[in-house]
Amino acid sequence: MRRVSIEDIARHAEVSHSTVSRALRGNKRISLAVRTQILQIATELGYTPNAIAQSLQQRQTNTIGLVVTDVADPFWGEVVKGVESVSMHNQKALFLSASQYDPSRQLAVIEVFHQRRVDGIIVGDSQLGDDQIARLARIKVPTVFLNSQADHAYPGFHAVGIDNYAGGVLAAQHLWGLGHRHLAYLGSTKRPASNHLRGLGFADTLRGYGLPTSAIMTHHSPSLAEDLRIGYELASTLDFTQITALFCYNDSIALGALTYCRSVGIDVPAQLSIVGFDDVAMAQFSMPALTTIAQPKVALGETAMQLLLAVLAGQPTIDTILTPTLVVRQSSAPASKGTAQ
Amino acid sequence: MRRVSIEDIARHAEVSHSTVSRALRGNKRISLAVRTQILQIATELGYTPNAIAQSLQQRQTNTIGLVVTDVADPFWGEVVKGVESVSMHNQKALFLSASQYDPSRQLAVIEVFHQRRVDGIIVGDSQLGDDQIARLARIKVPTVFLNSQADHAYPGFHAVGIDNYAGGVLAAQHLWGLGHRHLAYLGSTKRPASNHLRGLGFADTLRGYGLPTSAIMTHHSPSLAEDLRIGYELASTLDFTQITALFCYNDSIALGALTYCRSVGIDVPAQLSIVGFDDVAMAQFSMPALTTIAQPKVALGETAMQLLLAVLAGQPTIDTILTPTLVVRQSSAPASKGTAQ
DNA sequence: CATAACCGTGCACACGTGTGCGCATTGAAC
DNA sequence: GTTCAATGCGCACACGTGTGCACGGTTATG
Repeated sequence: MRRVSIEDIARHAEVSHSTVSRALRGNKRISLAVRTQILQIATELGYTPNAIAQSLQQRQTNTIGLVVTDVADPFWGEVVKGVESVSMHNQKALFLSASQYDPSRQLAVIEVFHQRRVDGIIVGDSQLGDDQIARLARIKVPTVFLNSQADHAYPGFHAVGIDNYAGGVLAAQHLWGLGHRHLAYLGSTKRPASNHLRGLGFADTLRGYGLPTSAIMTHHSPSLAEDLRIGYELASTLDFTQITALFCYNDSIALGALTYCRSVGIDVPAQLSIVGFDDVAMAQFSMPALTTIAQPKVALGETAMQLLLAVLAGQPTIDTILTPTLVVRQSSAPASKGTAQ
Repeated sequence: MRRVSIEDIARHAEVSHSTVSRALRGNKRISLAVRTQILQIATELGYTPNAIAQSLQQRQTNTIGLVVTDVADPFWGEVVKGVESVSMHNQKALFLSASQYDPSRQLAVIEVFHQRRVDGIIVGDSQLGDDQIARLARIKVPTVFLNSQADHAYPGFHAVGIDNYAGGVLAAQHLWGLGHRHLAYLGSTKRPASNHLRGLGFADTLRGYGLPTSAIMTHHSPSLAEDLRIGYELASTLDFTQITALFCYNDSIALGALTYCRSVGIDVPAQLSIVGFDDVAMAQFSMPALTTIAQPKVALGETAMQLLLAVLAGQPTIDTILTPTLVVRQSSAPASKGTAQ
């Protein structure tokens, strides 16, 4: 049941395993005659190089670890797709793990990756605390944080993300420009940092226009339920006589809220404008189609992977903060006169 | 820059590396005093076992390879979640790769997994042909096929899936029971086998009720676009004066079709009933909420992984075909008199 | 013809871990 | 005091691969 090794090939070719190794790797010091013979025997025997042995020898595994919060989340699905794509094109194998929003599990996964001697790690939605970061620094594995949820930057590590604050600003500008003066924000407690920034950019901008803080309501999800349900339930707590526009942490929450509105007969966008975040595939296909702050999700994953590859290659790198863009569709419209006082 | 090994610990403790190895693995032949001292030194030095070296020694990597068609697809997102969850709880690391519906790439990924000496492989939506299967048989890696798209079963391999034909039957029974006599099926060419079976179960059942084949229209997506768009565009080719009910390959296609209908003023379900497949998260939150044939997606992934683990443990196994269930929501309703002729 | 340069190949080690076997030490039993 | 068993540990090898160095053989050079 043993697999065929270069030693087996060596026996057939009546040379040493060193010669086989060199021949397979194209070393020029092996004569062409021997090289071609060895290559033929290799294919005849169905030889497949043992990457484990190579990894041990080279002290490098050509392996990357990716830990995300939830693979089934539409946002992360796209991000993983981007990471995997670049990873594969660079002959790196990808370990995937999900933390289910549990910080302790995030670290546990990282430890496992370290045991397996991955060359680098990408951590999505990191909620690692200072002591956990200290542990991470100790094991010295090149790490890139993707949409970090920590309340401050991690010195000495690399990061890729989106300008969440700018996204909130975009939403505020858009809705203000449509004449909305009573607005609400539906947030997510599962991702504290980006949630805070999106809400802050939104509120700061509106205040900058002279709107009193009291006219900006914010609701945050208490539970760990799925986003669609959170959006639906949070929307049911809103007083729709007080607001004419809604900005949501992401599209799933927005779509949940939209569904609630339609189910109770609130006309979107005539009575209420809704703006989401992410621009997931479904945003184009809801009725009405969702106005949203678009993130380049696949590109985010690709960028993170490319940054990590640059770090591994010893090249100088800079952290990347991508800029979100406003995509106007049918869920937002000018505020109608007379509603919400 | 070298990592700390058991040899380093041995030097500090002034014993041989064999003793350290035994102490760490809890071998009873090592005295308690020495054992505790070694454990202490290990933590002091921040020792992390090298899984690569262990794998080489044990000829087992505790690693599983998973290849899917598209991670960003809502169906596969859930399946991957299930696979990852069981995998993690059994201390197996998970390699993930996407084939993007390219059969040759499916095999290429499998070869890479083999190089890395994974213990087992799970292949989603397999489109491997006989020659590729022959190659797979040669490398003798335990493999489980998940929702195989091949036109016949792979002898000697294991499989997990859902009864697609039964799903088609459920849809037909439901719509027939509501009085629909003119129906259409919107299929997907990216997954030939399951698409064929779903459509066949649907049509067979309707024919069994005495409906002429001419009253059952089928449309298949020609392109490789995303499902939502496919649903939208296929729907635009339908003659809605001829049909009162629509069965779709999956929920994404159904949601796309639903969006098209609403955009052109066709009332669902009053004028047209729509039934999807999969029961993705969004199906509950569309307007109207989508009637669908539900698959236990996470369970499907879990089952595949558990089957693979059983194979690896040398236990007797049987292939699993899960049964889909009908979930009635608001997108289907009794056929109204007078429409469609 | 002798020596140097060069080419092709093998020896031996390294990577980090686990383990069969043997050896030394200790204690007990006779 | 001798024999025997038990205990605790090290030696040496294996897993599969890559590579520095040396060595033997061929060809070119003086």
